[in-house]
Amino acid sequence: MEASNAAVADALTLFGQLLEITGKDGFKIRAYYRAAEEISRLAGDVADLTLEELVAIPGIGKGLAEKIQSLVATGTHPELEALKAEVPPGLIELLDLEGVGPKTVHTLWMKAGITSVAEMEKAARGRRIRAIRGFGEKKEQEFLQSIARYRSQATRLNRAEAEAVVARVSAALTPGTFEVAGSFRRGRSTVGDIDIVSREPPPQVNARLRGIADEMIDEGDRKTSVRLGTHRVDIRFTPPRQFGSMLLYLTGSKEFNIRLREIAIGKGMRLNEYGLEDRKAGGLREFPDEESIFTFLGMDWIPPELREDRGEIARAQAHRLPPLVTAADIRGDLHVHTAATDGTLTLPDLARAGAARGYRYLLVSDHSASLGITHGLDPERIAAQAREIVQVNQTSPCRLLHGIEVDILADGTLSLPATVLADLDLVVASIHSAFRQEKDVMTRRILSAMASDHVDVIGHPTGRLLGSREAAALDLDRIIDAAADTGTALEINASPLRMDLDDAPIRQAQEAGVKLAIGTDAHTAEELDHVRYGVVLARRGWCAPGDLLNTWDAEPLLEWAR
DNA sequence: GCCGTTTTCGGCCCGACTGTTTTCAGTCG
Repeated sequence: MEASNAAVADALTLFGQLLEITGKDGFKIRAYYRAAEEISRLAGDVADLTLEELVAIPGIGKGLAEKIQSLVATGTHPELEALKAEVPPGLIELLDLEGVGPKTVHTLWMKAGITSVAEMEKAARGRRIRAIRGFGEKKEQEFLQSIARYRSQATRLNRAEAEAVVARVSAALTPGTFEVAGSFRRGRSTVGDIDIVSREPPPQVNARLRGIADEMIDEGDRKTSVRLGTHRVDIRFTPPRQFGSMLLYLTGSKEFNIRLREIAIGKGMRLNEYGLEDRKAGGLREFPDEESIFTFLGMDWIPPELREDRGEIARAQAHRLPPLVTAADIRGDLHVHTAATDGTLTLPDLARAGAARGYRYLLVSDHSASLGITHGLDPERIAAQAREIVQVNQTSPCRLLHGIEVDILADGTLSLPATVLADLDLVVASIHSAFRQEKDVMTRRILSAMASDHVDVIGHPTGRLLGSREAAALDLDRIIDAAADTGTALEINASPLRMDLDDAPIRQAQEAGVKLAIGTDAHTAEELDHVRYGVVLARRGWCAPGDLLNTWDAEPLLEWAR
């Protein structure tokens, strides 16, 4: 069994962590982490890549390529085994504690024999850490708090949860004076910390933050960190004349910032959050907005969703960034449930909700009757629904298209006969059971659904639920190739719990000419607004308006589906 | 360990904040 991308990326990360604890050169360590990042964002299988193809990946040279091939073939590498033998396994876990880094771990290990979280807690409670040179009583307390937080398992936020935290912290800020930055602004599907740039004077904001925060982590004139519930919010303060460079810096990503700063160095400049500094002559050039920095560096403004160092910088320098879809381009939602199955809306309610959002159409796509699906539609009820849709459409400015979310059964067949599917406007086919099938079985299951003449879209292709269910084992390379061959679209499921497909495979599909379909999977009127998450995800996948079926008018859409 | 319209060797992004310190190390983003 060849190792998965995730397993290889984890091994490379472990490599880096072990090197850190043993005190190796930081640049070497950075190379391992960068390689781990590159492997984890591959849409295809790392096991399929040749040595030459691996070396072609930026940041991966001959040395790492050979290690990666060893990891693929055997799951490990002699050097990795040697490091594991040298470093007690519990030390890796210590790195997960907030405020604990490789130097601290190394010192605690060498000076106090601490090799696990439990031993560290015992030492802190026994006041033995303060005895070590460089540590004191405060550190000891901080460690105990970090251990408590680590045990409470604070998780990453999905976008809906992150919006709620933003709303909470906004109470301490003044509208129009701040911008949310960080991975939230980049549109990541999950967010660790919330980052905010504020133009307000720090003393006022800090005072208000003290009123709403559960904990003040750091408090300063340039930067303040607070905790709301279990979640950390970092606020950077800036005068308006430097707002652009601060927003750019705090939006990241880290890799993107490093690349941009290297470009600045090439021009004899130093880029930081305050502006651009001439490395010889000195003197700071300030930027009130992001656009002017990009222009000064000789490139186009890069939308935040693209700032991941995945080739967007070269495209911006060549003035050839792709046009990205926007919310205004969306003409309808292609995955909606009604009260006929597990939703709450009647068809007239749904038509009104669509019209209120300015939509030209909505795809009614209730579940099909199948084992484990409550109230799924059988052919008879589908026919009744068709008659009611005709009625509703006579007066509705938002047209209801009649579709179905047909179940892909464990053996790859569909839970409704072809004759029934043939009468529908658009058919979404999804997996709702047997998620743990072996990779090849799962892949062929979806391929056989795509081979059906009537299936137009594959719904939530990987079946992942953020924070609760892993993506099914799937060969997305084969799925995307087959989608291109059969003219089947892949869904961008916009539920904040799903966000499925993910950005990397969306981009790969887009490049292969595969069409994509945003579906909110809404079960209520409010959930129709989740479409915004889908648009952001599509942008992270480099989608132009035309790549999304949702930007088409109903007629060409129905023509495409025929 | 990677990489090269200055370089195949010698660089590799940059700064804020805290704690433990008499000038800095470590962590974080």
